[in-house]
Amino acid sequence: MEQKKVRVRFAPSPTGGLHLGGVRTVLFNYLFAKQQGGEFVLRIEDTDQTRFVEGAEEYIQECLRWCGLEPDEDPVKGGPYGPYRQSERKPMYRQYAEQLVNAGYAYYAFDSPEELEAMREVEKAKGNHAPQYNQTIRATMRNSLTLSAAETAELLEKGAPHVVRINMPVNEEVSFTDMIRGTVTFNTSTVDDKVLLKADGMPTYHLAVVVDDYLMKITHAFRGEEWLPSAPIHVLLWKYLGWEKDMPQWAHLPLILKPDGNGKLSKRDGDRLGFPVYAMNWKDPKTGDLTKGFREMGFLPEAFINMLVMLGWNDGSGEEIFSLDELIKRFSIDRVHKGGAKFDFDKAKWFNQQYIQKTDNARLAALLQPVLQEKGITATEDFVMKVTGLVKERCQFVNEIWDHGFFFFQKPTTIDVDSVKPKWTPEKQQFFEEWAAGFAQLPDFNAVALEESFKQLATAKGIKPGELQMPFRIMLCGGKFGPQVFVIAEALGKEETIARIQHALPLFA
RNA sequence: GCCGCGUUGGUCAAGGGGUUAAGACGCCUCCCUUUCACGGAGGAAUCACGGGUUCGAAUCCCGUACGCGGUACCA
Repeated sequence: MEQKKVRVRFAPSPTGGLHLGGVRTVLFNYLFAKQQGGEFVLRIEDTDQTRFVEGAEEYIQECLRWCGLEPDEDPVKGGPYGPYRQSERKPMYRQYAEQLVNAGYAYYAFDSPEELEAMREVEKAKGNHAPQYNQTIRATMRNSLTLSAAETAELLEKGAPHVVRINMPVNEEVSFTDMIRGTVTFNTSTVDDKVLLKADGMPTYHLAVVVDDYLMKITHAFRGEEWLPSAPIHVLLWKYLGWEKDMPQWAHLPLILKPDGNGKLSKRDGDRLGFPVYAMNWKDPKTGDLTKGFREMGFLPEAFINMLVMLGWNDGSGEEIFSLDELIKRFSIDRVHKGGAKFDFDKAKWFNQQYIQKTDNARLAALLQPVLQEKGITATEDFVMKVTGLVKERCQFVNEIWDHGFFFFQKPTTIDVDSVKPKWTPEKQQFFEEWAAGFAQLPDFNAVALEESFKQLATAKGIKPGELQMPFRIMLCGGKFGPQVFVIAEALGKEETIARIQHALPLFA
């Protein structure tokens, strides 16, 4: 009987940058759907017009594209169950709200924001920490339960502002099976009469998820753990609407926590601790503030994805590096953790480094090209690839390729003279002059030949080769870093190597 | 406050009645390399606490503590 095609959705609100946790939710959705041969849909939950942010939806789509987690159906490409923006689905919700009212599962409430506020003040004064519009309170408010049918009809007729609230039953047990947590039970007396349809005619999240998941034939609903407390409302709604047998299976994902202290990881933590929290750079159109993203920080999308999937899931094999295809094969909800995981930026960097190591030079070179262009450097594709090949093993971010390899493209701007000078001797100076003069005799200007002639001459002069290598490195690179010196010299070529030696020699004297 | 969900090294975590309690990140020591990095070798948890159940518990049960989440006409 369970032959329905698997359909999952990611349903973000277009309110700003896409958080790490959001991407992980997408990822789990995606992996599950692809593994089951199902479909992944993107639905934009823009029912709160006051929080709508220009450009956020396009930004989310771009993030998914970068991560390689593209939806099968979305607001742009459409699909059989569109539209995929809740604001465009507005007319669809009212009828369901009314259906609920007619069946007695919901009611109209005419309380103004001021009246609600007053009620809360009174309750708080009585020692009620978080006043709820519940079974007892609703009896004291203005709604279709306390008003006569005639009064209600008249108010509605006049177009009085009103909302539709769910009529939570008294003392009933609502339970459902969460794919990650097992059976979860709530008592309806502890849940309040949540608003289903707002005064502006827009549904709240509670009504919208249920209606849309039903209409879009969603079979499995993954979302963050912060939604667990409102799950009973959704379960009840599925039942009240008469759709119980079509209710998706729920999975409430553990939260991603801040590295220090406790609590959900927030954008602020990233700013404070110096790491990104958003997938890509996000520029707030109102304030103009720019928040750094993983992409711009130099992460490879595969590494980002791999790092995220390991936060709350692992396949038990001890392996940690997985391609998206492997993840699709290996992912299983049974192995998703219940507890939240603290985000560890060091580990994230390690994943990125692992991926940089296995990424081919051509792709890395392509990523370096914009940097070179910006600096006005032109180099052949081959040369750039050669350089990335030489320096990539010491890069944690793709942006570091330049930092570790700049001296291949330009003369070092500073030379670490102080590291050489104290031990510098006229004999060493003479060594370099003679050695460089001998380059012409070299059959081929390559690393092996260079190293050999270097050692021969050093030995002949009674100087330990090791004492000459560091000065040579500093001549070429400007400091104590970089790949093997003779390899650098080979890459630089004869002319440039001689030029750098001649430039540095006088500085050391 | 109330409701819900959690709790294995600093972090991610495997293990689900009998193990020397995997592995990875980070940290420390050493090797390689007269740079850095990569790569090797090694070091450091007794499983939140307290009770049970059992010959035997990190593993099962019950409490407690702690943490987190929710408690909006936000999602």
